[in-house]
Amino acid sequence: MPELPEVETTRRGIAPHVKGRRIESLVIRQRQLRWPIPGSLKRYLTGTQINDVGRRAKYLLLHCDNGSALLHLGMSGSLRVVPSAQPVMTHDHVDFQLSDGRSLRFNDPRRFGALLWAGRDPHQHPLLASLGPEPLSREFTGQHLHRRSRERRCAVKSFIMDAHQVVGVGNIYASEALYHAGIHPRRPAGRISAKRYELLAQCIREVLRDAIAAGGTTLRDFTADGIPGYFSQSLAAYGREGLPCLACDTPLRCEVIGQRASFFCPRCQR
DNA sequence: AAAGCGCCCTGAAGGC
DNA sequence: TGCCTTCAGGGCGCTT
Repeated sequence: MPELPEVETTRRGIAPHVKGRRIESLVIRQRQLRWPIPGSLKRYLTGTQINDVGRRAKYLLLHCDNGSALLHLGMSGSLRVVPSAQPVMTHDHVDFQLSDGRSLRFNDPRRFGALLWAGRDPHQHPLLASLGPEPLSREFTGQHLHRRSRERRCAVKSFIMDAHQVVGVGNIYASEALYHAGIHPRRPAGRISAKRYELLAQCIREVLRDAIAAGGTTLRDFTADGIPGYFSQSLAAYGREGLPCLACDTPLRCEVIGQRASFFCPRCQR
């Protein structure tokens, strides 16, 4: 379940290995992802050079000579650089065969991921054009959240998970940030003060920054339930239903909000 | 416009 | 033990 920190860690991990390499061929074994991989993608990518690897929200961008490919890891996707001769595993859907005998290999058991062509101005692609600010950018502030949430009655947890408000706040981080900010996840987004949004924005930045920092060294350590090992070190709320709140010992609760499991302290979070 | 929900898919977990 | 059922989960897009 790649959240933004894992996508960023993936970007940093693959960039040095693919930057400046030419794509000699593209091998597609399974086209049916979230959207079918377009038939034209092979034509665009074959023979082009990867100049840089970018990221917008949870989308990775392979910036090539003639435009950019857009890649989403979905819930279960992963990218690895492997020797091209390495035997193919189940769900290895795409190989970008590079000029140095290695391949960028995309594996995605659940096929919620995507691989599309975004052209020369990728940020104008429909999937990217209307996204909110990056949580670690200057534009993301408490004031931004406060202004955008006026008159909004949806739960604040759903609000901060809406990519049109701010990108990259997945289910785990939404619970964590709200816990640290002391805000009840069901509170209507429009009924939170500017001051509390300032604290919430700070908590969102902190949980994401910490996770990215941890992700660089311990990403390989995945637990059986798919939650990366580095989360288990520092999760204060997520997955801790019934366990004592770290601040007040009240048992944490789990409720479904917007069809997503949500963990919170009924006493600390108002 | 905002909010709610269905859907895509597989693997894991639970029930019998 | 093994089969069958249920469900989670990101995020788009349709419906209300």
